[in-house]
Amino acid sequence: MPPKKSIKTEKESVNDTKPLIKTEIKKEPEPTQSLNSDNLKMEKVTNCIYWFRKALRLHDNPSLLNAIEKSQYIYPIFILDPWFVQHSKVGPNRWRFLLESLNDLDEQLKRKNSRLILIRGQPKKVFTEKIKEWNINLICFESDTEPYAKKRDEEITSLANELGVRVETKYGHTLYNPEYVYKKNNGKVPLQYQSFLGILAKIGDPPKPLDELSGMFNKIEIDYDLYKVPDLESIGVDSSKCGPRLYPGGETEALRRFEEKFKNDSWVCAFEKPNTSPNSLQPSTTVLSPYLKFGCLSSKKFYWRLKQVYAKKKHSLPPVSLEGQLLFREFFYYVGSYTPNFDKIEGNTVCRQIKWDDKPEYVQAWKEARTGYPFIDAIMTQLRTEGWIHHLARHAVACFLTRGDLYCSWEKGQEVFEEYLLDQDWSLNAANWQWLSASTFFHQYFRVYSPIAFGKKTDDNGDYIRKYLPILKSFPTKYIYEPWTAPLEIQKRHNCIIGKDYPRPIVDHNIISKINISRMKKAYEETKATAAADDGEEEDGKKTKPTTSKSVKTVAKSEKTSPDSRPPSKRAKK
DNA sequence: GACTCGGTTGGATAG
DNA sequence: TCTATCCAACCGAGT
Repeated sequence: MPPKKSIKTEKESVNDTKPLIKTEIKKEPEPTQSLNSDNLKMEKVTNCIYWFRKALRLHDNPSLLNAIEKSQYIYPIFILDPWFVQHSKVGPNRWRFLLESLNDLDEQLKRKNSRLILIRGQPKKVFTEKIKEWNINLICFESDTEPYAKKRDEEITSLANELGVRVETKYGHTLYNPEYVYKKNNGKVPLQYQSFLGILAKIGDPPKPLDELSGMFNKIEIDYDLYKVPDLESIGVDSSKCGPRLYPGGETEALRRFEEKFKNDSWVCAFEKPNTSPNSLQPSTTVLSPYLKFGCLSSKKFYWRLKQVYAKKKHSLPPVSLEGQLLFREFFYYVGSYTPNFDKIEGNTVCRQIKWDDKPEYVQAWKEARTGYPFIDAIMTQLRTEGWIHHLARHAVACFLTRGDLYCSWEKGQEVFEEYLLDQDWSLNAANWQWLSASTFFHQYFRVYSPIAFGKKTDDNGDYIRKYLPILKSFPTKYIYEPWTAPLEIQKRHNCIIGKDYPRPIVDHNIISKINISRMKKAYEETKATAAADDGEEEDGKKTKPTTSKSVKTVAKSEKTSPDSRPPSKRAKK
């Protein structure tokens, strides 16, 4: 049965529960955005589609609030695009997280006299049909900065315009709207975190989160059985491939986890990322990242709660503090929003153009936890099975895949993280891979993580390795990080022959890391030379190569910079 | 343009 | 166990 159009009778309107949510909007320093140029105050329209994509929450959702304020009846939809289901690199764990988040959203909406309408289909087709079927006057959604989303949203907006339907968007995913920061900073995009913090300091605090929604939605007449959230199998995902359900999706769980973390004020205030362990058996950080990624948790809510707690006692500071982590997210979203091809090497104007090796067998071994380095393989196993690993564990495996050991492209690592991570976030994933591969942001390529020593610092006994690589469970501690060094007798005694039951090391770290440092040095010199040549061309009035970055050009100019002449005591060291 | 400063989160070693 | 120092020497951004 097709869903009926929402027609409100006089009786119904009298019997309606409390009028919709009247929430005072906090003063926002950011301009109101609208894809439609008409920003004039208007009468409430009748029927509005609210399109959930990220921001899978009811709390602090500016665009949803806008929809509520502008319309009488709201159709809250989520579109499952079949193309996306078939072609995207989303692993089973993240699919499960998404579906759980949608089910939770449906539950939240039920409590407000509404339901989530899940539609499977190509967005353009869905909107073409539903605009007519539901007699829609307004479409609202949270604006997005990712390239694929921008393109999709432009298409829907022009379709709506053609059909005479207004589209209104608001931004709410990060603390600051990147567009606003860009304007405030005269279109400049810094490549250093501290510079970015300087910009934010001039702008001031981000907007406060909106008050909780109160009241009820006006009921719409629709057959919800036609629009249920599907299960994994019905979208072609094999649920047996999901790992343990450690981080259930959804706003409810996000808020529960959030409150739980904030019960311990002292922990929140003392938090220093480098002092948390990458290989503890229980996560040493908040694991709120998947909830921020899907917008189950508002970053503004997080930020302002931190401020509240910080006001009471002494606390850590950026970059190491929890606030610092949120601001890194801002930084990477900002650079990602204004850098062409930010998730690629080619055409990426800030990324150093390094010619990485093309060794699919190395990438595969790394992905499948077969490098022969237990610390690396344990991390990759945790990633694949549980969908979350500590930030420093990400550093260790990313360095290993790229400049440290295997010298493979960060793009390959990015793909694997895209598939496995629950918190996979376009800007953050691309930025962190560029950071760790010393392609953008970070340039001290000679600082290499050891796949042996780094893990020992926080887990000398190797309990983390024993948990994720059961084949090494009973291996002596002395050899747990370097099992190939164990005498054959010991390997036999512990039922793990290296080269048979567990791989030999894929490379010799001590040798290859030194070779790779010199390869990086050469790669840096080559990019300098390219940039210098480009500068010459520019001076001759010729066209600059598209892959040459501004930052690289700066390098060329400062090529003659003398080596660090500071006394040893002043040289970089924490 | 020359120069300085500091950079989320490296490892090994000596004291 | 903690801290300072050396290793080799990078870059962006500010003055």
